[in-house]
Amino acid sequence: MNVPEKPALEGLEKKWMERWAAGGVYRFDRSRPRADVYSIDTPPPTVSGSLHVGHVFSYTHTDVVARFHRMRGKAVFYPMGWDDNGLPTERRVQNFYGVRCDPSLPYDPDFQPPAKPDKHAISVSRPNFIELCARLTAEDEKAFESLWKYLGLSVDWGMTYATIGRHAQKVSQLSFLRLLSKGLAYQLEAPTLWDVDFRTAVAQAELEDREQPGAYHRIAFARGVGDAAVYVETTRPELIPACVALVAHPDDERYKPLFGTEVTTPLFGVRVPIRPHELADPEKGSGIAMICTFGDVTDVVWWRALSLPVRAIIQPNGTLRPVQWGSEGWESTDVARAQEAYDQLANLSALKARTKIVELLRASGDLVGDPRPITHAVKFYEKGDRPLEIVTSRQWFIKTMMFRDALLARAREIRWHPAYMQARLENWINGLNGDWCISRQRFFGVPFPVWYPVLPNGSRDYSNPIVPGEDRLPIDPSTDAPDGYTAAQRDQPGGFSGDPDVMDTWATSSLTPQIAGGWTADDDLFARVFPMDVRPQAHDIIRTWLFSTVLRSHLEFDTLPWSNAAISGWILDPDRKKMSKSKGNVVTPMALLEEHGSDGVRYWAASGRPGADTAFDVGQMKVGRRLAIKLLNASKFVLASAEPRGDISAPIDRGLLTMVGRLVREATADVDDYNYARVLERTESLFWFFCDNYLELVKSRRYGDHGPEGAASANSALLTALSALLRLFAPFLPFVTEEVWSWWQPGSIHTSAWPAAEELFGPAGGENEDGARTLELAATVLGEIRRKKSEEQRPMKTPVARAVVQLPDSDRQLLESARADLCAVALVQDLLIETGETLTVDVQLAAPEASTQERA
RNA sequence: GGGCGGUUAGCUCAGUUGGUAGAGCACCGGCUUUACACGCCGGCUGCCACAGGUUCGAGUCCUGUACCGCCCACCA
Repeated sequence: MNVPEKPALEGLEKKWMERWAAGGVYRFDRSRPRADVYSIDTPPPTVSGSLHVGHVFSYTHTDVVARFHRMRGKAVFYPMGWDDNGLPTERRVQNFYGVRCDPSLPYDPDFQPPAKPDKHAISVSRPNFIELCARLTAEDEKAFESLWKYLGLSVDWGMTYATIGRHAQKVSQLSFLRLLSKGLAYQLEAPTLWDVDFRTAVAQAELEDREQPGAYHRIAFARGVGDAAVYVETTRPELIPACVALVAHPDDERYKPLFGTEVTTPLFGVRVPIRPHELADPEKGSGIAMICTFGDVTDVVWWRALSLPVRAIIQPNGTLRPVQWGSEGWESTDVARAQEAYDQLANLSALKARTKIVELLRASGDLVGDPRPITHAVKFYEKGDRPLEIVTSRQWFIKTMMFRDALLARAREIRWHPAYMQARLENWINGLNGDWCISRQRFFGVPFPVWYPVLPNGSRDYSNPIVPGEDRLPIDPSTDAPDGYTAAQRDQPGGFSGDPDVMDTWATSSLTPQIAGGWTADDDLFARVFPMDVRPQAHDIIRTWLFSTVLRSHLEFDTLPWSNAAISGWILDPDRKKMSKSKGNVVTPMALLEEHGSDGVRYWAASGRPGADTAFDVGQMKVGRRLAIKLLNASKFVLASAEPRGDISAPIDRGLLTMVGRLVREATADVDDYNYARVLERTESLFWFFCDNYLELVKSRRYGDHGPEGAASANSALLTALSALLRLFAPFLPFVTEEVWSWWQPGSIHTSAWPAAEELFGPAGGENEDGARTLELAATVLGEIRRKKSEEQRPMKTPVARAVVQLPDSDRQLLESARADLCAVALVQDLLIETGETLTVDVQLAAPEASTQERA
């Protein structure tokens, strides 16, 4: 027994994070079979930034669950990944080192970035660029790791991975090649959602709607001489040169007679057909829409369904492509006029072209009235600044649509915490409208491990990709040459060309179980951890990370990647808005941990229900800190006199253990169901009852005032209860519980056994209902006496001359057994326990002493 | 437009299978009580969003409404 004189929380984080590391407390025991393993698909935080309170919140939830399962005897597989792949890192590295990536350059092994970034960015090869990304992110990762350790995450720090690391690249490429060989990955030249600033394709999952001001422009499309014009209302008049048809609903009486006829586009004189299609909404605009290639995804649907020609004008950079009117596909009834009008639009951005064409249409009289301002939702890339365009380009896809039903079944197979989050995934799957586009025209990502033969005419033969052997992975086709070719044959007729694109960041992130679990690199490990037990993550990335992980696992292994999805909510600031950096309201986590203690912050985090958005609340952290301090002091008191020990015979002692045992039983079930917040709440509640009532009731007896047997019973009960309570708290408050544990127990509390109800119920094995009732009654009577003293504004040590308790007969016997404890704690001189209908307590305090009266 | 949550004390939130409304914080009052003043004891605070329905009985179950938030949607 080694209890400090003045126990304190200060310094516990540092002390224990170091000892845990030195002792390997959280090391994964990979000798254990799958059944004994609890594996966690930890979310890899994005490294290109800093951790915020939201991270602390959700990662604490996972850690609590990890600690619980560890104490339940599982070997916990709890790795940490770093998501350093993708655009955010790319941008940061560009600015930090003053470089830009030029994938056409060869790798320079001796390249060193300038000490200070120059005004003019230096061009570097993709491998060099990736080296710089790795270098910068390594720094961030160190900072993250120390914060996580300080927070007390019980991660095995011997198992970390990075999403741009060689292993992750290998897994990404390998998985891709296997999908390719199974025909589940394919490339296609097709209209694709396109960000004109990043100049890359984006996937459906990366879209977001933003409300934008726009305007309906009422435009006349001419029919034959003498026929009334057809009026279309469009928000994108600049796409009139790309118009390939008009479309109205098949049942729309206004346009029925026109189906099959043609109209002429204003300014450009292009003859386009009027066609029927169910998707046309008679309520919108004038009820007839122009189909352009391509203004939005509906255009693509119509274009496909009606087999229309292409007249594409938006270029990858968002400007209008110069067009030679009169050439094939650009026929016009008035070529000179079309050219004259179009030349004023060519090379303008869509927005500028819109302003210009409005002028032209107004001048020509084809614009009816003024544009009518509206607000409408427009699709954006979630990281982008300008509306998405649709550009035809060659992209890689993973087949998704044909697996929708299977994926819906998977969604139902997952155990969701909370359960209602399942609807999010089903909703998303039901709304999918195309296969997953995984190629990005970016640099810092995993390259597609594919080359293409260069034909004698210099063009690439995309239909016969050259793939490397799996043992060569990872490769970078921009610098590596395929087997059987020399580097000199790159981009030469008869030679090869590397695929220039990289994978969507989710194409790698969707493989985190494979990456962390050592798929193909360490099959023994993988077999012990996969499929994993839990995916913890936030609800905003169900459609991306969760969905794509389920898809990849389904395609590769025909199984779920994990059996549980534990969804955490967001942190809301006091205005009930999501906390974010842009709002400037993010508090740095380290400052919080230092001020309130890691246990205090964890207490706040663990109070948040699964899936529930939770208010950022410093008050709760203070409460947590006080709880931790209370644990120190109460433990010190309990451990102050551990002898004599012996049979737990006193009814209230057995009652206490019954209460703790019931709590253990409930807590075990709750945390098995990921209801950690409830466990904390209930444990805390019983702990305060223990401190405020039980400890006080047995104080006198354990000092030996009522003989050695009574003291032995009290001491034994106290130690048993303390041991169990500490272990119940351990997943939540790892530092303070470990500190107290170290005073009197060998080993770490975090590798000790989760308490079992049987430990508390004693050798008899059963609950002691009478004991529990007795303790409740004694606490109630004690409360009444305290109230009386408080009402009379007298000190608690004021003696009670006489107390009369009335209660039903059955309870009377029980309370009688606690008489000595009750009289001792409340200083009752004369306690009468009588039979009554209900419990009443009449308290008569001793007369105030003379000195007290004088002072009053 | 479709879907999912939420609405309980001034604030943050519990409230298991229907059975007399709870905790913490805040506020007010009191107390040096040999584990803890980073403490202890006590007190105040509610048309449980609204309207119906089921029931002996509804915060809890059903229907509808309002507001808040989120997700999704083909946005001409």
